[in-house]
Amino acid sequence: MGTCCDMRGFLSFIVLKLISKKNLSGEEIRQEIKKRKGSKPSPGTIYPVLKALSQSGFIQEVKNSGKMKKYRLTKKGQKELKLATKKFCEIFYDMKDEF
Amino acid sequence: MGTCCDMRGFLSFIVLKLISKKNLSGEEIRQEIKKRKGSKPSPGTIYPVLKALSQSGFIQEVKNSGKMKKYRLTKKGQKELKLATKKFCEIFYDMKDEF
DNA sequence: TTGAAGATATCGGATAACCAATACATTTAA
DNA sequence: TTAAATGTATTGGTTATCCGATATCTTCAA
Repeated sequence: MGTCCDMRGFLSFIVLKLISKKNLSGEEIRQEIKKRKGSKPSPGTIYPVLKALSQSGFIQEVKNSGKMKKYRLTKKGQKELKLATKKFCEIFYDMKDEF
Repeated sequence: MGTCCDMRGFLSFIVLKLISKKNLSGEEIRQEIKKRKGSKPSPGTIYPVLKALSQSGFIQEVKNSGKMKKYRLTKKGQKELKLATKKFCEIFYDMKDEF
């Protein structure tokens, strides 16, 4: 197993990516990540990330009737995601054949 | 810029991937990463990673005439890389279109 | 209006990634 | 044989990710 593939450092990246496709709440994000990764990030992990992304102006709360607090990507967040994606692809260049 | 795309946690993964393609020394790995990422991981970063991977039995020193100490992937390392790659792809599922 | 349930938020602490600086080893050139 | 150059290794300290536990807020049903 090893520690080769945990998500340190890429959590915010994934969160941005997920929110870019659909407005999501913290809980929904936790579930989506569980689907992919197997384990659900704890509340103490996900909410600070959302807060930080929010404070950086990358995401923004969106009003809705449901009981969950959803976020959307801001213009600034789009730019950041684009940049991060570019870097991601440069770093993981040779993974493109693996999907 | 943000901290969205640093390499925390994925350094060992990349190192495994690089070595899987070609036997490499620490210095060569540092250079390859610089090419991709922009910044060169410091000695204090890369050598402990190599040591850890070596102690886990994922990589192995390979004798050679040059002045650099090269590593190759072991059978165990191949397995680990395969597993990690699988997980990577599950997690970053939607990045496949970005390359 | 109150209580239960579910989502969100915060806190304290553990771990590991990472760097800068320094020390050690090996090769090659002089 | 020595010295420079280059690669390797270690140490100490910083930072950010992440979890578990606990607390707060919100919604809805009773």
